[in-house]
Amino acid sequence: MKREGSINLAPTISSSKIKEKQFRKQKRIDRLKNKMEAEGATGKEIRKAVYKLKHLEDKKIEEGIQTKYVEPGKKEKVLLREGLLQNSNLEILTTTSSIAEHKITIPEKITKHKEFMEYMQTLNFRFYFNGLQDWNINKTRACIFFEGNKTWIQQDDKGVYRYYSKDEEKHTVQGLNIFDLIEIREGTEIGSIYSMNNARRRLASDLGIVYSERQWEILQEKKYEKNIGIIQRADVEIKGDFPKLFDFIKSYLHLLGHLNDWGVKHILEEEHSFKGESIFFQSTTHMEKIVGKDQTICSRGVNMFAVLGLINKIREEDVPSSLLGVAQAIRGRRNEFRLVNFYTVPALNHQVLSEAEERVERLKRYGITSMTHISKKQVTECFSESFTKKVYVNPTSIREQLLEKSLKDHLYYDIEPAD
DNA sequence: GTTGAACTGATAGTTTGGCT
DNA sequence: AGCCAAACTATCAGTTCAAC
Repeated sequence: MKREGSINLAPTISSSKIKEKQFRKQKRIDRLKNKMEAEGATGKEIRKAVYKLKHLEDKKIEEGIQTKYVEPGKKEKVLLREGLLQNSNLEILTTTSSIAEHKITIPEKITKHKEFMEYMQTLNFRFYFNGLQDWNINKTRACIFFEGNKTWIQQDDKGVYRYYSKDEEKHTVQGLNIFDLIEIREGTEIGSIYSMNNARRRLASDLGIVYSERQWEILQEKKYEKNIGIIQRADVEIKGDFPKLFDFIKSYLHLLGHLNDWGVKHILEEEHSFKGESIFFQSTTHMEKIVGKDQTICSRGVNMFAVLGLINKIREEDVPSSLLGVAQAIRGRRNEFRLVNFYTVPALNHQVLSEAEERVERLKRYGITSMTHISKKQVTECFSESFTKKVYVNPTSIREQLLEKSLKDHLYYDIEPAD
């Protein structure tokens, strides 16, 4: 199918561009029609207004100045941040200092991140940002990101408030919701799942809002943070009570630290959890780049920690299918995703650590004195076949399961055109 | 000289996309 | 349809190097 498309590439593009413009026009007409109907306008009035708009849009298309909505993706958001910094306007997007006084409540039925995000987008966000409080709705002002752009705040027909910025020369409009604005303000790893999660967490914590999935997330965050603390002070926290364990893993503590750090950045939805713990994933080749250790070392290290029970690998059948879409969202449209391991991390409490200490002793009795000796065969001899199956799981292949999955569902992006 | 840890490079087995 | 390269998983043999 793709092959046929590429042969007729040129005509496909031009015809799709025409379709795109006509589609945009029609959507604008429909929106006008719905709005007028809702306001109780007569059929005659609507017909007149629709004709007028159609004529205007046709003229714009003919002159090549039809306004186009550009969905702010990673690239656009990075540019927006650069512009914001260049114009020294970061201050405008800081959180209002008196934010605690605004007692924002959310409907009780909201229990999930997704619902929270949908709801928060319908709030008039001016109260939240320090420099937007005195802005008027629908009134044009100078853009805080790009010099020369016209800007206004507007609520769309679904109730979502956005900061719109229009480039008068290119005839493009970008719309940013409250999470986009926070993401641009925060500026770390823009466009990633982490960045979007971070924006959500920031907003919830600034407003003091907790809902059930957020409660779960807070517990997960605490688990990871406590783990990271223990790993950082391992020469005290682990070495004292568990000297053999410490000796066994001391050279790879930074790898364990990294896994926890990666984990806390990738707490996804509660429905993507396994036995209550958040699931995350990372290839060992990616790990290699971040940790700075050879990929094969990372792989063996991961297996060592899995044998000791300081991390858990998730078997393919236990990976929630809903997570796979998120997995693809994280990787984007790049074809880099084939087989990968999924993980959960337990809280490194006394029970987990003493179990690990015992396992180190057992490994040593079976002649496994270091990480390099850990292999499927050796682990089976030392423990049991069922134990080995928990460590050496088949990496999960997700590609074919993803074909129908939508990226946007999981990235929470809204691509409603506007001008 | 022996030993062991850390690393390197080779290789096996799989899936996938692209090319012919 | 068949073949190849790439990217993922993994193990293992061999090298380097430092400590004892």
